[in-house]
Amino acid sequence: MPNITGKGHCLTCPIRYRSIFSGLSEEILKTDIKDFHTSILECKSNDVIYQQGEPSKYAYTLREGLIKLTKSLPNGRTQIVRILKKGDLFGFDGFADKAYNHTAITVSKSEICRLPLKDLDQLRIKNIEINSAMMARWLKNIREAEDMMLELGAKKAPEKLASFLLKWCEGLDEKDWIKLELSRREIGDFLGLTIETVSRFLSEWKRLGFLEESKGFISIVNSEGLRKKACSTVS
Amino acid sequence: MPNITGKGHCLTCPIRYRSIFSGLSEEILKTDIKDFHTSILECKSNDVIYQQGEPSKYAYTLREGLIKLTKSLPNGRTQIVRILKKGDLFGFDGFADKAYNHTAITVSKSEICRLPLKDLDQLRIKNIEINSAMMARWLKNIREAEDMMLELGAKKAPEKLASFLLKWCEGLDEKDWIKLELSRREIGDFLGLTIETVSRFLSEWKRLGFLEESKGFISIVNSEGLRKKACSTVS
DNA sequence: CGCTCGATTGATAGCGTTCAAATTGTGTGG
DNA sequence: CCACACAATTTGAACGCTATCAATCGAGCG
Repeated sequence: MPNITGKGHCLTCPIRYRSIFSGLSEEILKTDIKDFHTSILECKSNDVIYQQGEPSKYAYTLREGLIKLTKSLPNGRTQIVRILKKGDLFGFDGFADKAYNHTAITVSKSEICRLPLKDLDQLRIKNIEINSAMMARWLKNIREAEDMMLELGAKKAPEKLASFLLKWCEGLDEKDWIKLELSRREIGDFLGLTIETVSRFLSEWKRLGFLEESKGFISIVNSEGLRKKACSTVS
Repeated sequence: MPNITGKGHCLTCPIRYRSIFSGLSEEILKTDIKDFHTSILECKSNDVIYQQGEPSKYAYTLREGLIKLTKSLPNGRTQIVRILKKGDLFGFDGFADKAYNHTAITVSKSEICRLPLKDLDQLRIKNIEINSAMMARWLKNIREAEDMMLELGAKKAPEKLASFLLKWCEGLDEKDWIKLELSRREIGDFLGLTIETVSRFLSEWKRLGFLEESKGFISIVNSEGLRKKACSTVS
């Protein structure tokens, strides 16, 4: 269960410059957003923020932590449809008068800003910067979803896993370490694979010296080797 | 190669009420859209409208026909990421200052309205209805992409194919016939399967009397049977 | 220390691909 | 309208990848 710990203030928000409000002047933050009924949610790992099918009354911005958006089949098989990082906006299905189309669950301890969609919609209508900022995010979501469909539909297991790792470590130098926040099951649910398949290839690549892992952190030692497995143009 | 056959007029557009302009009054159509540099493209089957990676200068509305949006791996494996029907808007990556993220190809003889993104963007900024109409479409695109990721990542071959068929025939009564515009290869590229796998299950279900096919048209005879294969809550 | 849960590893099975050949369907020109 | 060529689909057989089932290992924790 998430804990509501306060109202939150855009002016002092730690991730304001990553949020949809990053383009707004302080004047507007002081006037237009003053009356927002925002709340800050403190969540531990595995908290459910909302469930697929619930009426969508709030949008959310992730301030800290990691969140997975999932969909499930009646038989329990689960697909992670998106992984959210700091600054990401989610839960906006209500803008189209729809219930949430997926379930949102924290992957780690997280801090979330909750915005009533009604408030955000008013702001959207009167403020073109907000409008454009949200639009840019949705278009990015669509592009990333398209990329993901290629991963899921056209790639084989090792290709999926290798491109996932390269993306996860994007921007890092070889030998840098980064926390692999996801469990084997979550990686599998994201890539459409089983725990065992994920584990097998990770083990193999550790044996081959492509990759190191320790205490939940990973480091890509030989990114060229992984890239050959990945079957893609990810640089 | 698409053929440019004219400028097109919103007031007389055959699919205006399915387009993003459906909410606009005739006044606005007469004033704001008057200066749009629209073009009508007449395409035969398999025409390429744009290619992934090209700068995105135009958005398009499909007036008639069918279009597939595809992405490919370096080795040639292809994924269809979206199938467009009459009234659908596509090619808007340029709104986010991005190149096209996929390739758009006609599946059948089609008629397309081409709009310069610059024009559309101006209209978006000054007209909240257009803005909202486009937003609603993008949000729908995101939801459908999420649904598709579940199909691709969590379902087995017969489940994918059965839900595809049910969706294709949505709204029809049993015994109604509908054109199955896609080839076996295209169905496969959409569902992440091979031609042969698609063909095998279709044959099996025809043998079992779930389905009939003739001259490119299909009819679901036993939708309950298919639904059991589909492993989903599609009604 | 022993419990629990996640990860690893092995063995096996089966699903879907691949390769190949046969068949059907479609469009073209005579 | 038919004959032909070519493309799409179907069908068969065999392989290989990934899932499944099962056992073991290891880390974290009370």
